[in-house]
Amino acid sequence: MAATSIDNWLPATVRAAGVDRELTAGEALFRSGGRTEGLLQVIRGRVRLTRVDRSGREVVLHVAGPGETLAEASLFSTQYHCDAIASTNAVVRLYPKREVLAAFEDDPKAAQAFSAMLARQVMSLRTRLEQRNIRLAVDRVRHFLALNAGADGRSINLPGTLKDLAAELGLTHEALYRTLAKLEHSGEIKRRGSKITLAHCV
Amino acid sequence: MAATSIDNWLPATVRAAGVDRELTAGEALFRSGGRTEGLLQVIRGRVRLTRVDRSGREVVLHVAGPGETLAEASLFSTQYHCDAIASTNAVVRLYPKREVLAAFEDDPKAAQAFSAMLARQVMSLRTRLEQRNIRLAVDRVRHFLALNAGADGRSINLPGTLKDLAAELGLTHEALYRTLAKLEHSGEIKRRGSKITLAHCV
DNA sequence: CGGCGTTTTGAGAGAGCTCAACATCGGTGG
DNA sequence: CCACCGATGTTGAGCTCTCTCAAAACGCCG
Repeated sequence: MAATSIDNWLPATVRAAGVDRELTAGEALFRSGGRTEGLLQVIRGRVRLTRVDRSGREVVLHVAGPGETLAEASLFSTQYHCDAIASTNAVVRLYPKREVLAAFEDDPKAAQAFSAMLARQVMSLRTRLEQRNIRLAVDRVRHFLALNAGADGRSINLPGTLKDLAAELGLTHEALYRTLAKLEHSGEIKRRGSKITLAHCV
Repeated sequence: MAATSIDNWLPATVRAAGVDRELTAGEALFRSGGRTEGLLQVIRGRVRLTRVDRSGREVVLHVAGPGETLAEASLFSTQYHCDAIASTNAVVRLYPKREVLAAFEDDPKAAQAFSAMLARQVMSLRTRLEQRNIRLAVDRVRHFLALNAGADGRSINLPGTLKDLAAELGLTHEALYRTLAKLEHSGEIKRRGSKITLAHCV
C-alpha cells in the first residue's frame, strides 16, 4: 500500500502548502459543479464520493478512508463531477492545485512519480477487482494470502483487524472467521495473533 | 470508458512508434524479472497478468482485453514484477518506453494527459469496486444503470453483449437475465435491443 | 468492575450458482 | 434455400454457499 500513497513522493514545497480542514459527519467537502481546488487527502474519518441520480437517490462511487487521496482526476479538470460528503467526522488535507501542478511543471521527476503512483494504484485496484471475481470465500482468502505473503513467501502480517480484512475481501467478518478456522483446521495455515503462516504442501 | 483509454491522448509521434506483436494462446509476452520495454496495449484477444506462488500455483492479477493497456507501472520501472501470458491468441501493441517517456519530457501536456487518464482509471476502478460491495443483484444492476445513464439520465446503451455485462458486474449471465427480466416486469425498466430505458417514478 | 469492540460459534433463510434444456439469431456451406 | 452450427439469450429446478440474526467469550481501557 505504501507505494500507492502520496506520502512518499510529494515534494516538500507542495507538502508545506497543505491545509487541513475539519468536517462534521454529513457535511459536504465539495459539490458537483463546484470549482476544483486541488489534491485532497483524508487524514481522519471517512468521506464518500456520490452522485445523485434522476430520482434523487444517492449513488456511492467510493468511500475514502485515512491516508487515501480523493478525486485525483479533479486536478486536471476545473469542476467537480460528483459530491464529497463526510460520512463521519473527518479531517481532510488540501494541497492547492497551483502548487501541485507547478511542481509537476518544474520537476518532470515529480510528475513522473505521480504517474507512477497512479499506475501502481491502477494495478492494485485491478488486482482487488480480480479478487472479487473469485466466488468461493476459501479461494478468495487463498488469493489474498498468496499475494500478500512476505519475502519468504510463507508468512503474512495482517495490518489491521480481521473485520477490516473481511471488508477488503468483500466478505462478512463471520464468513472470514469461519474460513480462516477451516483453513487452520485443515492444516493449510497457522495463526499467531495477527500473523498467518502458510503451511505449503512441500 | 473512452476517457480511460490511451487512444485519445497518445501523441502522434509515439503512436507512430507502435509495434504490433502476435501471440499464440499460452505464449508469454513477458516474464517476471525481464527488462521492461514500454507501454503495452491489447489489440485483440486476452492477456493475463499472473504471479506464481511458492507452491507453483498461478495467481491471476488481472486479465486485460481489447483496448486495455497492460502493466502501465512498468513504464516507470526497469523490470517486470509479474508474468504476462496470452490467454487466447492475441495481438498486442508496444509503444517503446524511450518514445513515451521522451514525449512526457518534451511536452508536459502529454505527461499531464497521461496522469489524467490514469486518475480517471483509478476513479472508474474504485467505482467498480464499490459496485462489488453491493450484495443484491438487483441493486448492483440499479447502481450500474444509474451510473451509466446517458445525458438524459434515463437511457443506457449497452456496449457489448449481456454476457460481457454480467462479467463486469460479477454476476453469472443467468442471474443478470433474471434480474433484468424482473426489473422489466415490475416496470422499472424497458428494453429495446441493446438499449435500456429507466422508467423513473416521476 | 463495566462497557465497547473484536473474535468466535450456531442455526436458519435466502440469494445466486450450477446444471440443464431450449429459443433465437447470424453466419456458413452444401 | 435450407440445414447446420456456434454464440447469445432465456427459463427452470435444485443445491450450496454466504448472509443475517443471535449469543457468547475475549481482550482492552477508562
